[in-house]
Amino acid sequence: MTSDSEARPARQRRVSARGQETRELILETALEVIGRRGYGATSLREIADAVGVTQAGMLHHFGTKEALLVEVLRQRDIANRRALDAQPGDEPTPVRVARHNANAPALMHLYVSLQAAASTPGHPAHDFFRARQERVHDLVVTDVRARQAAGEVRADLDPDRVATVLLALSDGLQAQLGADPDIDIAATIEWLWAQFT
Amino acid sequence: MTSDSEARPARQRRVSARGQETRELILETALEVIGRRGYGATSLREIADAVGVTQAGMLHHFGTKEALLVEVLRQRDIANRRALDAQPGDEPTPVRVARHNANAPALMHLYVSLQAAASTPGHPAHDFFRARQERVHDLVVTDVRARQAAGEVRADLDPDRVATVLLALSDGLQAQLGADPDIDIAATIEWLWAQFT
DNA sequence: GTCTATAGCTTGATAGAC
DNA sequence: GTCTATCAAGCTATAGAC
Repeated sequence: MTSDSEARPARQRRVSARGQETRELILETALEVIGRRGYGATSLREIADAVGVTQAGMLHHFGTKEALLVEVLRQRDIANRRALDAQPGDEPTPVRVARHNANAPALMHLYVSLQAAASTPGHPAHDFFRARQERVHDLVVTDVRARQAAGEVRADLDPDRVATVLLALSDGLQAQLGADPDIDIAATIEWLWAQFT
Repeated sequence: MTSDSEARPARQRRVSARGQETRELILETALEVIGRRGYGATSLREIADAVGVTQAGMLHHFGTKEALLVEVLRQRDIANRRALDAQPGDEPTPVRVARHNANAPALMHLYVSLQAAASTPGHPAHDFFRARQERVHDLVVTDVRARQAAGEVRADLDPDRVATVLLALSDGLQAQLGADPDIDIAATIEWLWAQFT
């Protein structure tokens, strides 16, 4: 169940520049199609058509459908991290991430849908979400601790609980976005954060 | 897309006692199968086999697959409401609901999965989730207001924001349950509630 | 109200040429 | 690395007998 890229050592995948471009195009297009048709109604064939390759051609790059979709999320996580690292700010991590993804409803829809599907332990994406949840949680805990030390967050609050609540709130708002597109995710997380200061 | 039961007037569906029993058995069994196999891998045929009827027999009662699954959630909402009304308590509504559903992971999995699938406006369950979200939100707002009047909740907090945060937290925790079954949903919501008192 | 039978489609994945 | 061709399997929903 472990993906290739995780088992592989630090060295880069050996691919041509052309192949890399194709991979990126596929990932972008997959997100676009999912946004348009919905996660459940999106087939490999439909993505392939939008890209301009065949379904078999796509599977050459990603092996399975789930691997492709997980890769969309993985790449977006990496991109998010780079964007946030490059431009450090005062706002807590979950708020900044929410702001960064505010105009990517398709990404949030994919995230929520795949997370739900990966609920079953045997699912190909189960390990990805388990690891991600743990990693992001630790990240936020560290952030909260630092701000407690700086006197920015109340010292009597359990950092673990604060992180859990912030991240679950973030996930829940993304889930509710389908029923009410007007929800302001970043503003809501920011409001809760303010209760902790 | 509007379901029969919504368009129909208040009068009861005219079904035999035997038919009613079958309906209930189907709804219970559907939840059991979904818990065992996962939402995405559950077909009408598999539920039918577990019930001991044919797939066509089930569709006679519910029309479509989505209508069946929505009905599972709808009946559970009704059951929840009755249970909470019958035994009124001091704890806020979301905490009591969480406690009541704590031992029903299959229900939470179905809820999260169907909510994600119903994200697309055209989806058969879209209206159900939109209406439900609004209804539950109003319910919690009323609860919060009453407790503010009773001096139990800080009066400076916007009841709307409090309700939004509590409900999104609830949804998010249910979504994360797949990746970490050890999460204590009720305790986490209770902790956040305590920050508002 | 439950059944059998099947229509009618779509799907993910593979084999193998080029 | 991309293609064509195809497979085997699965699905929901419907028609119509009983």
